[in-house]
Amino acid sequence: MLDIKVIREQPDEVKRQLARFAIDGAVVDRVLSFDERRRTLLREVEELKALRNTVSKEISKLKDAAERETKIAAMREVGDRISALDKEVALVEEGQRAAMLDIRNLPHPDVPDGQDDSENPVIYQEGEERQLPFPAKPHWELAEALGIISFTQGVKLAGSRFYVMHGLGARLQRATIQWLLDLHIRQGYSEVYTPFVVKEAALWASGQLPKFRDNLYRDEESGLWLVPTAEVPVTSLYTDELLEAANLPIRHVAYTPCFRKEQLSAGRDVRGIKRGHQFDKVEMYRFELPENSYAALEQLRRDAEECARLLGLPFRTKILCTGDIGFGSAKTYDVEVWAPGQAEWLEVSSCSNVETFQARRANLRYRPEPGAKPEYLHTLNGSGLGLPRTIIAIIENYQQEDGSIVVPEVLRPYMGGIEVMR
RNA sequence: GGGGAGGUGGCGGAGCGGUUGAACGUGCUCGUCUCGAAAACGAGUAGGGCCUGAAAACCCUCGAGAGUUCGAAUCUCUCCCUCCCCGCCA
Repeated sequence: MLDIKVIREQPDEVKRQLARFAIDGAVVDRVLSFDERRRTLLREVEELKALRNTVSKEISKLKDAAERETKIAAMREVGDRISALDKEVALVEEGQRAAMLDIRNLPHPDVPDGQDDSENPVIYQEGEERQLPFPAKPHWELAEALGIISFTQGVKLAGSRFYVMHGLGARLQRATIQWLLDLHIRQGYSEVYTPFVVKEAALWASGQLPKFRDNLYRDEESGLWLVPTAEVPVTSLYTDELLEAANLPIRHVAYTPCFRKEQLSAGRDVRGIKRGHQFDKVEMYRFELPENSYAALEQLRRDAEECARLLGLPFRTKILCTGDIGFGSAKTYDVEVWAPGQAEWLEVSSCSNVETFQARRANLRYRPEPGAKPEYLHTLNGSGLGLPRTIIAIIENYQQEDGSIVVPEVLRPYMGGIEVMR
């Protein structure tokens, strides 16, 4: 959510920024007209309330019964007027909030213009689009041949876009999760284990709602939603708290499964494990002082890149253009790893600084110094990493001509010393 | 699932229809005292809104929402949450 003061004071600048996303500036005008109406009503109703408060005090001291009655009668009318106005204020506030929730975050100056993901500039690369010395196979062929992933069983149990991992496949994933968590803990993140279902408020707070309603699973009976990413529960960890600057930054790493309906990408990436309804992810999340948040974004990105580097996977990092950057983000880097089997770059991490966007929605504040007024803090999130695509890249990069798969060195201690999956 | 208790400021804890945004204690900040500290003493110490150059004033907030009333932390209703006892399941 944007700062209403910014919208109020620099509406043209906000419109100019939104225009980069081909968003009509009329939304800004709508917010402003709600805001003006709201303030007009507020002035009126508050004046009446002040009147009622003072007269009510007088009434309590009045001895004269007749005079008392007159004042009570007068206040009865004032009271009616107040409750009518209060209702109107509530309506206007609701309208304003809804309009505000619909406005995406403004981009950082670094964000380039672009139509879609094809226009995201690569800003860093390590390794290349390597060719294997033999015909590379896609991961689904390798995994099925090795018996470590069953797609048919996934369909049997839960339908398309589900799969079952067996034996060394399941173990490889578990080892990778464990290794990633340990790595991020060494990088200074503290581990959290959260519920995998959350109340609706958490989804508004992180910005999933209202935009991605159709992509989320929900239990009607309890009103709880399955998390689409650990970012959702972690964002709301400190909701409504007032954090002390001395305790910041707070950096968390969380492993969770993620659940997404993927209705918008029906028919896309249907083969293999690239895009499932359920997948695992290790997520980094940072609560930072505003003045540090862009340095933190660079650090976050490096922390994500380190995962790929240590796994021995070729990777590159892009900065997302206006056509691809997420709704809540001011600036995002994507880290992609090379998958020779499918000959494509796979997004394994997306690192974003959402500045105060989530903090406003979640009411995440801190006190800059003792006695100072509370401020919204900046939050950042980045995958480290998404499991399926990491597994794909491992399988396809480490495949051998005979169909066996070498276990990346860093994972071997987590795999009971196994060096080759065959 | 049955029965009981309760949700008030950073924390503890009063208040149970009017001058209480909230006694008292405690924590914290500043000051006095001190060589320094402790103790003692004094002052200050919620968040939001609105307005504003800034402030004051004003409005709202005592789990959430609705209601009664001239007036509600205090009364009524609904919901949420916490704790204790019994039962049940693991």
